[in-house]
Amino acid sequence: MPDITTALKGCGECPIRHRAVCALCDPPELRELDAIKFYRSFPAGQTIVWAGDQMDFLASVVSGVASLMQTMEDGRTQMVGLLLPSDFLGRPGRGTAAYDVIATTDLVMCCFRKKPFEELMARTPHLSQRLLEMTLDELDAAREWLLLLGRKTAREKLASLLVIFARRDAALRLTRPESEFSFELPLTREAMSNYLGLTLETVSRQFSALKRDGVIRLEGKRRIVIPDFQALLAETGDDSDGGVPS
Amino acid sequence: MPDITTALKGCGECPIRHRAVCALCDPPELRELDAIKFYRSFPAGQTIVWAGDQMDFLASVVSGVASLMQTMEDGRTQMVGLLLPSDFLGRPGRGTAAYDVIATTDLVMCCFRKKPFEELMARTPHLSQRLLEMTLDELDAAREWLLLLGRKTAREKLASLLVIFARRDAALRLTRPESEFSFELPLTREAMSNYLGLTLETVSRQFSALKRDGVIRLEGKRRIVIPDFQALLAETGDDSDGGVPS
DNA sequence: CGCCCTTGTTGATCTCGATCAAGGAAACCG
DNA sequence: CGGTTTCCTTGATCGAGATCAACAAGGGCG
Repeated sequence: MPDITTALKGCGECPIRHRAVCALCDPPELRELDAIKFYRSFPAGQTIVWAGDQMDFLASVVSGVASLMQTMEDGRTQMVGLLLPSDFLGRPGRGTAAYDVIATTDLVMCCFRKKPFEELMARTPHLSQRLLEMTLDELDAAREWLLLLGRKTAREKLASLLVIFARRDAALRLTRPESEFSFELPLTREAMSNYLGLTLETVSRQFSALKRDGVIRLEGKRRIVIPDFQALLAETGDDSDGGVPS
Repeated sequence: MPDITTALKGCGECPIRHRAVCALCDPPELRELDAIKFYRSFPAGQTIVWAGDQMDFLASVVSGVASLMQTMEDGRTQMVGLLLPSDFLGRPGRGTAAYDVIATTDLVMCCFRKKPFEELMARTPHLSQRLLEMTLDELDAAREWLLLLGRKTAREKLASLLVIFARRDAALRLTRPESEFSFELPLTREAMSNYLGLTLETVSRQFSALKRDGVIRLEGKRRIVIPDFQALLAETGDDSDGGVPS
């Protein structure tokens, strides 16, 4: 609950921080969105919506991490969306959720009721253009993810995920990932295994291997230190120029 | 070259067929798009654009199949986009291609030069809304694909791909996939393996296994007969209600 | 027609990651 | 404070799919 206050403060105080908290609430749509937005927070582990449920709002992640999970009939699960701060949730023009949405950490979202949001969309070309841009970014991210799942080894997969975290973290701090860079892992080993298409045991073993080889250090179980970001990048198997040159 | 003529005829003659050939050329944008559209065709195997190349047009697939390919530094490749008739290629607001685009079969595309298309987008809210819808569909497809790559067995992967083909084929014929349904495979074993994150040997073995078990029959190497569509669906591992109930 | 070249099938073997199993460490709580 | 739970690590073994290799079937073309 204190998180909500923080988020609201962030929204009103500093344009830069604001940009980080709600990717949509930017001029000139800002004023109109303000009228219909509200904040919700969820504790870690809570399911926000179940696949197939009615979903009467759209939202943007303010702080924390949410994930979209897909389940097969025999119970196998795969993460199909990882929503970090500023990412968007929901599909305009659709009434029900296609995937389970889970708060992976404590989570605050900036929500918009579906009806007024869609009316605003119809009146505001800028809004759907912005949404198109964000969706295209998400599609690009999904395509990187396809390569990861289809062709990368377990070690490359984990290194790639750590790079994603490092870049997001650096973006929030308005720096670049530098030598001796450290951050908090926002996911459990199990959640990471669901992202990577592995078992949690394999994820754990790859952590140990990267640690053994000096690519990372662990402070406790959740804080990661990256002594040399380039060395980590080299472990991803990606083309040297691949991805966003964040 | 005769293909172009066919496509142009299709565009002018029958609204239903037209919808199938170019998903964008629909009223009321139709007239304005008509002015800037042109057709290009490519022989099977030809690379249309290389990743990183300048890309000064956007396009919609009229007939044939194109694929987006991503390559790792050591040569491993993964298909990250499969463009069937009516699918869209290109990203408004970006100058260079992010992936190799390859004509997997003989291909006809309806192209729009980037500049005029983007000007039209700015003037025509409907157009970016339509594009948003198509991009969201593609994102949903990518998320199904993530589940496939991350968690499905080789057999389930192949069955899932065959279902995708069957549904697309049925949609073009304006029927549903019924018992004793047959169609032409638009991809080589190698292209399928690049879609599925497998080797071509494994794909071939799974074809043999599905054939042995009576789930499919092969007429030659390219024509597939599905005696019982439900039986094929059961092999995908998906929730019974999963995906589009096409 | 015979040759090459692409595409697909099948077999033998190997390996990476899954599975099964045990135990450790930190947080939570009565 | 001990007991439970959650999260993580490590070991032993197994198996699905990769890899290496040989061959078959067309199809285009001189």
